[in-house]
Amino acid sequence: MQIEPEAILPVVTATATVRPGAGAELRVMALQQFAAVGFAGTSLQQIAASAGYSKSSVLYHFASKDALLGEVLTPAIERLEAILGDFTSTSEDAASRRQFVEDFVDFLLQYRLEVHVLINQAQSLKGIAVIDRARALIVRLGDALCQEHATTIDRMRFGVALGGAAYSLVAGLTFFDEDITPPDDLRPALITLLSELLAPVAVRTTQPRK
Amino acid sequence: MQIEPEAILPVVTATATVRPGAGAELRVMALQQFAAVGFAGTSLQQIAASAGYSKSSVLYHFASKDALLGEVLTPAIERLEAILGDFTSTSEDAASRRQFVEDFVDFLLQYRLEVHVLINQAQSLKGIAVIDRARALIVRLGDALCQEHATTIDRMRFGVALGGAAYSLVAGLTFFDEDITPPDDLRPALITLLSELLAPVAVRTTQPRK
DNA sequence: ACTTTAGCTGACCGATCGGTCAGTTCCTGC
DNA sequence: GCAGGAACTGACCGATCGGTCAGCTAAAGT
Repeated sequence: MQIEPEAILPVVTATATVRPGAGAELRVMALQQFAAVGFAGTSLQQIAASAGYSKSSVLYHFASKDALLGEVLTPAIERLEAILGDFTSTSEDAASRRQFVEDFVDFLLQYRLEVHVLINQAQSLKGIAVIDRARALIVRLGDALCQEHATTIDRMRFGVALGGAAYSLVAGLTFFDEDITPPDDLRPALITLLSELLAPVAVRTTQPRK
Repeated sequence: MQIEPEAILPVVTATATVRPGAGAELRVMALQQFAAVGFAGTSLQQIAASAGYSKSSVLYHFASKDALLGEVLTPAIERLEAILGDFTSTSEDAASRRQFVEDFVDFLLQYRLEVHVLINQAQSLKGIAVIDRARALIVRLGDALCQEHATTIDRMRFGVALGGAAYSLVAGLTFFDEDITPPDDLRPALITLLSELLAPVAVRTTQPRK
């Protein structure tokens, strides 16, 4: 549900119905399952069945379950790496920080499920290449935002912003019926919240609020 | 690791070494595994082995894997129910809200792993009695804090506070080496952060900061 | 027309899953 | 001494896991 139909329905060409790339379909279904019930809780059978293929077909397109996870998560990781690269290559001022928050929010909105998987399952998937890469990236992200003078509350601001955003975008609809999120208000609200949380962290012009 | 040794080491009595309750040991180990690799990713064999028992012994003490999960999570749920009960039974003013935030932070610190499991795996464990109970409780918690006039950003403040706190207390040590958290600074820092996040939600006297 | 090749599948593999059951051990009450 | 029960275990069950492999089909190249 709530995936763009283009990615899941067959595309009718002039001659016959042709799949828009079985690999892409499988990636979409796999991502949904990984986010919903976890990597360990998802079987290749379920992924195959939800896309209308056989388990063998999944393993034809992807070398292994781990490789499938890798291909599913890589686009998000590369996007985040690009955002972080942009941010660290600019001088640290209010404008670049605002730009970063906007980029980051857009990233969160575009790759909600991937982020959810990375945030919530990274520790249990240690050893898988793509996961270790993401972990290193998030550490770099924390360093870039918190720099070396990280107080406990500053580090925690970063953690709360990261985990909170990931949670409220996906796991939140666990508790409140279906989807609470009005997608239009969501982006500005997220930007406001993350700005509040991250603003004091690295600027150092912070007096401990109150 | 990082569990109180009293709960895991044998207690030497006058006559011989006696286990301080195999059930308690198993609950502790099960909770750690559930939080670390997920409910689906944890096998009864692993739980048994980590506690020095056989798989059969786990199923002797607990009727099923689901029942074990229930017994592991119930204390945390009951504590949160008590906190919410206290909060809703008082008049809604700044003092009772401050009391609630403090209680809630202490709850988070005491039941980190349970909260982490509930927050991150509730959706994948739908149908298990204890999980459904927790879901209903969290919805009630959201209602109590957000009341009926919930704007998008207000609801999101609640979600970010909940998910962010749960994440930064447990999953955070996924990315930063071992445990970053200095336990003394942690409580006041969490109280400050949650007060910031939750304060504007229901008080409505908020002017958009900045 | 024949070959090649990509896409896909069912049958099968060893391992492991949650769970059952018969039995062993050991402590306690009588 | 003995019966009874609690704690615990190994053997076993059907199901499912991730993964391999030989073979099927249909389109494309020649």
